[in-house]
Amino acid sequence: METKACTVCSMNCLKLHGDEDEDADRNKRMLDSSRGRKKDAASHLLPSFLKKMTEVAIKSKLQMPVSFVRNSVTRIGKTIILEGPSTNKWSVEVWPGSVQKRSLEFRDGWQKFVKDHNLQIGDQLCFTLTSDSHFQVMVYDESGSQKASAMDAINSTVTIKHEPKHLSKVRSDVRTKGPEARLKQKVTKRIRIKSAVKPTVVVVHSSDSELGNSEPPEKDENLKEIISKEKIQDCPGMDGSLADPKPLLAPHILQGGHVVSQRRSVTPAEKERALNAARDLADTLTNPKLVMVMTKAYVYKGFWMVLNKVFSNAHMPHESREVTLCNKAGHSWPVKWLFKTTTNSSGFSGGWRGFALDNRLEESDVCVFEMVDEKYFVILVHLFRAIGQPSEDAGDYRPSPGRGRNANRRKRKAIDSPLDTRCTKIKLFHSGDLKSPAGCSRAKYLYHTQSQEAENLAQMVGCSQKQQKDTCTASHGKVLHQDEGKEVTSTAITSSCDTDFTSDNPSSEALETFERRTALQIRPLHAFQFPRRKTGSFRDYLMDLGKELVGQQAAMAAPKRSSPPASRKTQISPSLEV
DNA sequence: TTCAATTTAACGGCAATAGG
DNA sequence: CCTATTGCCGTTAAATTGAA
Repeated sequence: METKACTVCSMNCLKLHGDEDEDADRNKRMLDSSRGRKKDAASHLLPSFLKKMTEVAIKSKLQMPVSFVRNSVTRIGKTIILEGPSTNKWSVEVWPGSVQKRSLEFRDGWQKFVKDHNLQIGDQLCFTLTSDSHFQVMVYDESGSQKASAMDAINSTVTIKHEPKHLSKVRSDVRTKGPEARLKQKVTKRIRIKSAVKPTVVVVHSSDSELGNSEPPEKDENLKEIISKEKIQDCPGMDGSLADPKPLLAPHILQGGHVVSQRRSVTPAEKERALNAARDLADTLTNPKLVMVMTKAYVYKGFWMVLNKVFSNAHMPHESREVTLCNKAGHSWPVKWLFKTTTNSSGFSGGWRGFALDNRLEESDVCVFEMVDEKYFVILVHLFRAIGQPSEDAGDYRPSPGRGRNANRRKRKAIDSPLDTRCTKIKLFHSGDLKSPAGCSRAKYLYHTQSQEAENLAQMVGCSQKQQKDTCTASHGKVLHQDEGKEVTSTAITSSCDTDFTSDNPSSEALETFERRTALQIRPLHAFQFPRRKTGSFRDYLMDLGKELVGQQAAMAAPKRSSPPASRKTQISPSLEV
C-alpha cells in the first residue's frame, strides 16, 4: 500500500527543505536584494565574511574565517559556487584548512576565479552565503572602491558543476571533506581495528541532558497539538500556496563567550511594541504563562535566566531538574532548571545559553514562556523581536551543535553512533586475549547513545557501577586568565572521576543478546586492569603538593570567598592522598 | 539582578609502550 | 623503525554559585 505524507507534514517538509523551483526563486530573491536591485531588509542578515587578498590567496588558496566556518559549516559543501559581481559563476572545491584545521579553504577552481577577476594583493572580497554552498562575491580594490575589472569577469572554463540541491547532500559532503573529516577517518579506522580484535562492550549510563536529547517527551501531546495547530494557522499552504520562507537571522557573533550584538540600538517605541505584542498573545493563552523582557545577562553574557518568583513557585519544579524549552517551529532544547531555596532566584542554567543563541535572542526581545505540560515541564517559548516583524517570530531555528564540549559530543554522536540516535554510551575495551595491556578507551572514543533499551542491556550483561579515575585537573600555580592586565592564578586542585558501568563477569547469553542487538562484536572481559604509568615529574610535583596541602589545610580553609557547598566535589585526587 | 569566581568535564596533544 | 594504543597532562567551554 502506498503511504503518503499528510498535508501538514508535506508543507513542513517543503518549508524546511524547499523544492527545486522554490530554491531557485529564493536564491534569486536573496541575490537581488543583496545586490541592491530590490530592497530587502533581510539581506544584511545573510552570513558573510570579508577577506583581503594576500600572496597565498593569490597564488594558491583562500582560507575562510574560523568563526564563519563554525557557524555555517553545515551549509558549505565539498563544491561551492562563487558568483562574482558579473553574476557569472565559478565552481570551487572546498578543503579542510591546512594551517588552521578548524577552517575550510577554497582550493581547486579558486585560481581560476582569481585569474578571471584579475585579483591582486590588497584587493578586498566580501563573501556572502546566499544559499547552501552558494556565495555571492563582491570585489573591492585597496581603496575600497568596487573593482571595475571584476564587474564583467567571465568564467573562462564554463564548466560549473551542479550545485548541491539538498542539504543532506551538503552535509554528506561536509562530512567527507570538511574539518570533521579527519575525525571521521580516525574513528572509522579505529572501529575497524576494534572489530578485528573483538572488543568487549561495556555500557555506560548517561543522562539525556548530557547527550543533548533534543526531542520533547513523547507524551507531550499538549505541545504537539499546540504546535500543530499554530503551524497550520501560520502556513498559508493550507489554501494551496506555500508560505514564503522567511530568512533566518544570522547566528550571533561571540567574543570571549559573550554575544557581540550586530543589531542597531532599539528605540523605546520598539521595546514597547514588542512587549505589547507579547502581552496581547499572553492574554489569549490559557496555559500558565510568563512574559519576560530579555536583558544582557539573559542573552549576551552569563546566560542566567531567572524566572519570576511567583511563576516559579506556582508552576516550575521545586527542585533542580531538567525541563524542555520548545520554540514555535517545534524544536526543543533540554535546559537545566536550577531551583534555589536560599536566594529565591531560580532560573534556567545549563542549556539556556544554547537556546538563547540558537534562537538569536537579543536584549529587549520579549519571550512568553507558556507552560504547556506541567507534568513533564515542557515550556513553549514565544519570541517577539524588538527589531523586525511586529508579530511573533516563528522562524525555524533549530538546536545547533554549538560549541564546546557539548557540541563535540553531539557531533561525535552523529558520526560515530553504531546504534540508533538514542542510546547510551558504549565503551569499547580490548578483550583479554590481547597481549597488550587491557585498558579503557579514552573518553573521546566513547560512543554516545541514550535509550532506555541500551540501559537495560547494560544491566543484562551484568554491569555494575565502577569508579574509574579518568582525569585530574590541577591548576595550582598556573596562570588561568588575565584580569585587568594582572595575572590571576588559582590555588585549587580538583579532580573528577568518571562513573562507569562495567561488568567483570557477564553471562554469555546476555552478551550474545547485546551483540545481536547492537551489531557490535563483544567478548567477556578476562582481565580488567588499568596499568599505571611511570611516575612523571609533574606527577611527583602533584604528590609533593598533595602532602603540602594536607599539612596546610587550615591555611587553605580561608579562601577569598566562602567555602564551597558540601555537594561540591572539591578534593584532592585519590592518587594524591597520603 | 548582575557578574565574577569557581567547579566540572570534555578532549587535544603528547609521550610511553607494545607489537609487527 | 613504524604504527597502533592508551594513560597523563593541560586547556578550555560551559555550568554553577554566591557576593555585590
